[in-house]
Amino acid sequence: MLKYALLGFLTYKNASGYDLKHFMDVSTSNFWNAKQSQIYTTLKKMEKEGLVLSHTEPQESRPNRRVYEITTAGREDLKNWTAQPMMEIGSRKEKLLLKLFFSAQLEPQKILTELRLQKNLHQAQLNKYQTTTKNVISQFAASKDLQEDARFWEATRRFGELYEEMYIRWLDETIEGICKPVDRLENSRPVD
Amino acid sequence: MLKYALLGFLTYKNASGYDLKHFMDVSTSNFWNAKQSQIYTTLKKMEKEGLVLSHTEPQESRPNRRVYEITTAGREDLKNWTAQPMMEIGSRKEKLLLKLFFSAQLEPQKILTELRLQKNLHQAQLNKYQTTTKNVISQFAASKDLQEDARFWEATRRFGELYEEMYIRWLDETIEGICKPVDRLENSRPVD
DNA sequence: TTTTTATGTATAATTTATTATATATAAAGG
DNA sequence: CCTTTATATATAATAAATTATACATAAAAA
Repeated sequence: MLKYALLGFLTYKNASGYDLKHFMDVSTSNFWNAKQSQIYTTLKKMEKEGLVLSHTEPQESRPNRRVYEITTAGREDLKNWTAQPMMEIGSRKEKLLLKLFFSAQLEPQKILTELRLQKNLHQAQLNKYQTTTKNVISQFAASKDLQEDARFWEATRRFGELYEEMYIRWLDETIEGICKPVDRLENSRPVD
Repeated sequence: MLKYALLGFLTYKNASGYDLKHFMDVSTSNFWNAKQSQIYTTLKKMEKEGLVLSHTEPQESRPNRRVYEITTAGREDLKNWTAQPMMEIGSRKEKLLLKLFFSAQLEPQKILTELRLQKNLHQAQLNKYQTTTKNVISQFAASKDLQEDARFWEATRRFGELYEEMYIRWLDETIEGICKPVDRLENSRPVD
């Protein structure tokens, strides 16, 4: 799957592994991310498969760059993938939900600490979508010949925004649902 | 991470790999799932690490069952994990968003087909959360000594419900955002 | 009657992803 | 002056996950 992300970026411009890592970090990382080592090994594999070509660009006082270029076969592979509709909904892994599912024996205070911490993190993430990410995309939409692309990027940004809003709402609901019984417990015996 | 899911289930009752696969399928699968082979290999590894113990239960006319039991070390490992707050938000992989991000060159009709198909799938999933899943949990809450646990299961179900509502809303928005420009294009030239 | 579903465990092969480490240097910040 | 950040690639080791396959039987459904 990472391969399609890399092919996607390479349709815009030739790039090195380092570049591609950076592109992911600032664009798709919220819904598709990869470590540097995985990017480098995947690019090697893709070159063997003929999806990309590479050449070395010497640099003075910097390590050489290995710049990748998408091939016709690569473009086709990418197009086949985007054109092929998915018949299932993607499976997710949400660590927090797994923890919560098995948290009945845990002290409510510890759960609350965790949920409140998560709320802060998700609020920060929401804020990022609404400011930084939004600005970056509208700058692309305004200037270059990427207005059309920017509409799709904006759709993925909007998903992030709605997702974080939903997440915060759920955290609020869940925190309250845990607080209420705790209050009852704490009020049922006299204060020391 | 799968290891914690397995430990979690084993705090309720001893179980075989087959049982555990079934438990996951009907409970955590929407936010944490695993294949049968991964469950079996992980259980073996966990036994080596002393987190679980197993014994063989002979059966007539059925293959023997290898039944696992959580150890004290296993309980501690699980508790350490649940008690340890996460300092980051979990990273997600959303195939659909990745496809959409690189779909500017694709025919709008193909994108619409994909999004509408996804809408159907997510509506079905939402429906499942609101009926089947909800019923299963409230039955547990009503009968057994699992009322407390059921509150947490309900919280994870509620996440699923909110998530699917959000997803459908986003799909509607996105479909409309793609349809409008398509309408303009189609109306800009006379009908054949 | 044949096929599917359910019961059960196990391993091999492969793919995907993470962590850690090695090598090199320049510019900027504290 | 020292540390961090940025620039750049690469591999080894490990972990996590998927796909495929093998063995074995009974009941229920088509």
